[in-house]
Parts: sequence; C-alpha cells; structure tokens
Amino acid sequence: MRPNDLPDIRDLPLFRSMDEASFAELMNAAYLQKFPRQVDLIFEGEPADFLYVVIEGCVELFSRHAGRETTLGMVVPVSSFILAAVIRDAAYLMSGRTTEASRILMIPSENIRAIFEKDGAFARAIVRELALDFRVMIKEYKNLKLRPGIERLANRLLRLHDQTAAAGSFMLPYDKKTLASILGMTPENLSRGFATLKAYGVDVSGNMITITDVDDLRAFAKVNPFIDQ
Amino acid sequence: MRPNDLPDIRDLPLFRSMDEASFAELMNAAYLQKFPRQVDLIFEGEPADFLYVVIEGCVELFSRHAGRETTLGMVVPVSSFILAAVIRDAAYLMSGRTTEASRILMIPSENIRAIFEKDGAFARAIVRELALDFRVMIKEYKNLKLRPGIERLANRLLRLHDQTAAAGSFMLPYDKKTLASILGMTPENLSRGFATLKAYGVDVSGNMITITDVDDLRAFAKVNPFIDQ
DNA sequence: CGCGCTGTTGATACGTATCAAGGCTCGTGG
DNA sequence: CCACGAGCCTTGATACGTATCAACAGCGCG
Repeated sequence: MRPNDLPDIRDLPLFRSMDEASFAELMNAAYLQKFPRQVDLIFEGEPADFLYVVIEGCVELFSRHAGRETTLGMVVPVSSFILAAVIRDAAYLMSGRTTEASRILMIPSENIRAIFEKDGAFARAIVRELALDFRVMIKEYKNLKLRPGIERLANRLLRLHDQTAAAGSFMLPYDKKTLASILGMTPENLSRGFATLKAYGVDVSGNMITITDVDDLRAFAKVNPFIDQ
Repeated sequence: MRPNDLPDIRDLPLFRSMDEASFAELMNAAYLQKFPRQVDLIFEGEPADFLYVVIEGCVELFSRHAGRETTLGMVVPVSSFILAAVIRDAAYLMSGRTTEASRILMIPSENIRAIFEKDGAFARAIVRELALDFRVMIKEYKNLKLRPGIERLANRLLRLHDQTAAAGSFMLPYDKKTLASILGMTPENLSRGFATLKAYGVDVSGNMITITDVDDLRAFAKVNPFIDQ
C-alpha cells in the first residue's frame, strides 16, 4: 500500500471515527491490489470473504438472472461496497467487476466483524453508512417502480449536470450501454430516450451532454426530492 | 402499555441485546397507541420523529409520485419500521398507514439516537437489523428489475405457500389490490396473472390460494435463492 | 486494413397500463 | 329485513411503454 493512500481511507466516514489501534489492525490485515479492467472481483452467491474499498478506478455491481443482466450500482473512489453481506456473514447478492484499471483494498470479513464487535465507534459508523446506503437503495427502488424509463433518464442527466456544476456540458462517466443497464432499460431504448429529450433541451454528442434548458428538462423529469435528492 | 407486550418487544432482535437500563429508558419515553384501520401514521417528506414498532395489526408503507402510488412494504407484528430515517435524522422516504386496527409503539427518535450513542450493544443490533433490511431491499430491487410481473407473482405465491407450510392452501394476507401494488402491477394485470398461472397449478377462489403442482409452479417462477429465499 | 464493439434507427412483438363495463360481496340505512 | 350503493375483482378492448430482431454507420484497436 502506498503511504499516501492511508489518509484517504482513514478519512472515509466508515473509518474516520474508529480508534487508531483498530484502524491499524484492519489495515494490517488488508490487501491492496491492482486489477486491470473487466476483472471479476466477487460473484453473486459466494460467501462474503472481504469488504472491498475502491481506491482508484471503478467497480460495477451487477446481477444476472434468467439470461438477463442488470447493473445495480457503480462504485467510485473512495468508497466501500458489500458492507451488508460482510456484516451478516452471508452470501453476496451482487457480482462485481472492474470497468477500468483499479486499485482495490480488500479487508477480510473476519477482521471487520471482530473490530465491529469490540469498537463501538466503528459499529456506529457502520450504522450510519448502512442507513445511508439503505436510503439510496429505497430511492432507486421508488425510481424504478414509480417512473417510466425516459423520466429516469431525464433525472439521471440532471443529477450528473448538478454534480459537475460546470457550465452547461458534462461527460457521461460510463458508456451508454452501461447507463442503460443502470436505468433499467435497453441500449436501443436509451438511444430513443435521448432523441426525445432533444425537445427538452438535451444535446448529445458522443459522451458529451449539454443541457441547454435546465428548467424545461427539470419540469419534464418531475423531480422529486424523495427519489432524486 | 400492557405488561405482557414488553417481553415481545424486548425479544426483538433490535432490543434483545441492549442492557436493561437502556431498554427501560427507551420504553419509558415511548408511547403505545391504538389506531383504527386506514389511519395515516407517517408522511413521506416529514422529519423522522419516531421509530415505530407494530405490536398488533398491520402497517402498509407506500409512496406517491406524479399521480401514481405504490406499496413499498407491509409491516406485521412484531417489527419496527423506518429505522434508517431515524438513525440519519432525516425525512421519511415512505408514507405509512394502518391497514387494520393496530397497536403501535412509538419511540421518539432522540431517545433512539441517544441510546444508540451510548449503548454499544444497541448500535450493533441496529447494524444487524439495517444490514438485513438492506439485503431484503436489494432482493426486491433485483426482483423488479430482472423479472416480469407474472414471475414476481409466481414467486410471491410460492413464498406465501412455504411460509404457511400447511397443506396445499393458504389465504392471501391482504386484498388483491394491495398485492398488485406490492408486486408493481395493476389489479387488472394481477387478475390476468392469476388466470395464466392456472395452467401451472394455481387455483384461486377469493383470497384462498391452492397450489396443486408446486414443482410446476416453481419451474415456471424461475426461483432464485439470491432474489427470493 | 478489417474486425469487433458501441450506438443508432426501423420494424415488429410483447408486457403492461388504461378505460370501460359488469358481476359480486358486504355493510349500511331505510 | 331488504334494498341500495360502494368498493373489489374480473374481463374485454385498446393504447402505450419497452424489448427484440435486424441492419448499418462510426470508431478504435490489433
């Protein structure tokens, strides 16, 4: 592990408040590994042997069923994934693979659980993290259950727009195929979605998106703070 | 509060391991109230002032958006709901109403958070509870994203069948309109779903369901332990 | 250079929602 | 006690959202 990675990890909400000894113990047991892109890290159904932290790169969480595949989330630096499975000492409910060359910290589950049992501050940090992740998940669920695909797309574009507060334009952080899978639609449908959003002030040129009339798009998207935030 | 309710509450995974003093403190601050059916308990968007525990009856969690409404969960005795919002000291992401006459325990959020801060065992119990709820939510999300409505119905029937390990028959625990909303489909579609499942050994007569050929239905449903379990 | 992948567009089919109508049950009030 | 009305459920006709299949353009990479 590079010495200058440690502060980033230590600064995560999950590890920030735990005591120094516990953190050192965790880091001592952990592995930092580099992976090329498109490497499978975890498989749905396998026991949760590690908690993962993405230090650099990107990890796609996905699931397959009956010949279909869907993206459940994208993990970007610096954050952890599959905490719930580690805590419950259960099987992963998602598979995960790198989408680009990545550096990943792997912390053995037993160490997480051991320190969780003895360090109250860590337990509380896990609570806050899980509660937050849970609420994000609820929003995604409502998003899918209450909105048609094109509105999910419009809202996602608005979120990306707001995150990169820059001028009018931003880059999609992943290819359109992946975006379609995140939104729960086919690539063909996403393409048509972009076409109809043109009328609401969305210009697409490759991965570059320009929103020329944010208010118009916002009205179309039916923004809802308890789904989108 | 009736004295014989306390053991049931104390025995919940959430409260089981906390120390006696903390539990007494919580119960001291709590209210136990009776509500008729169809009473709104919480409203999406309002601050999470209470943690709720259903002692008797049933609570439906739901959300509205753009003229639509969908059921996000049914809470039956004895369990709590909206723990995540309480912990994050945030707004409810769901609304909740009784579907029948119910007795509900209401614990002020501040008390939950205060004891969470000082009782490590309680913090750990919350972790385990949240992690479990989170995993249930992930499964629901995958269910919705990866399966068509009729397969969701088939799997739900199989789950109800397995829960009430009785002979071949069981009663739907709620009316079909609600079941449709849980499954993310319209009542009309649910009705047609039942009709096509007849061919796979599902007999419907009012709220009484009889599964005559479990294996056949199971094959049709494409059961997946990482969605259904 | 050509292969393969992504993305687009069109034609078509399927899943699902909507609208409408009618049967049924059940609770209420005459 | 019956009659009525409200709500649930079902069924049919139709429209819409979305997926599938196919073809092709553009691009990057070996």
